[in-house]
Amino acid sequence: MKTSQRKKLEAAGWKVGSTREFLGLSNEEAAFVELKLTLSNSLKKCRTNQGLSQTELAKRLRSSQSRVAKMEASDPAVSIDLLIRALLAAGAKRRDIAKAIAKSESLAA
Amino acid sequence: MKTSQRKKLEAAGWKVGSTREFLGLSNEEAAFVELKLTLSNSLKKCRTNQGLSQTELAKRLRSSQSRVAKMEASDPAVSIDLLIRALLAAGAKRRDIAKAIAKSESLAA
DNA sequence: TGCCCTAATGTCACATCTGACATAGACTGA
DNA sequence: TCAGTCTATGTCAGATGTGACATTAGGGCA
Repeated sequence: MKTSQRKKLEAAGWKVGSTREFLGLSNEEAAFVELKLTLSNSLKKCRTNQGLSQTELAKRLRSSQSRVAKMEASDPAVSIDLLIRALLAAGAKRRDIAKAIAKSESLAA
Repeated sequence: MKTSQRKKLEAAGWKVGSTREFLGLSNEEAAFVELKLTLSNSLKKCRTNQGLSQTELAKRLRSSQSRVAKMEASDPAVSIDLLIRALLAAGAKRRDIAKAIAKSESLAA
């Protein structure tokens, strides 16, 4: 696992602690965070493969460069909604998204 | 296509019109709405397969019955974030979600 | 009939997300 | 060196999503 990813996950460490004391939700919370991480990684790959800058992608999305940067940084304050919109705007198809999600590149290792 | 689905899509018809006048974003918008529709259908299946009531799932999610109902109704005011959280809470695994998304049960027909 | 369980729909105060903007660092090429 | 491009990070007002609540409707059962 790349350290950049670890850093991201820690950054996205998030409110995980706040729900962990309850039921067995921690697993689902963790899965959710990992999913976001996967999507943001996919987004970065997808964007660069298309030769797009963050600014260009932002324009397509009618968003801003800073937000695209946050998406790729797995900023906790970015929704999956936005990530998926961005992926679609970056040329990813539904099937591509499914494939990305299927890859359970678990960060537990 | 079942009429219930059509109804949902129309209900989810959403702000599609508001962006359609711009670039070629309509396709991505449509894909996004269809994706939400797919996820809410999956959620309903997943929940009933588990023999859970909306209220029970809501408790797991720390949400409310009414919101679960809205999720399954593809209410525009429900985020993909919440849908995915709900799927995970309903016992779906990452792989299951990917599989659901991969099925491009296009509504265009 | 009444009671209970389930689900759908509307509303609202509050929380979260969003785009825009400013700024800064890294890296180019002139 | 400087100007230009790309990316990262912080902030904030306004937009959107959220849980909770009330209400309604339908079905099963005593």
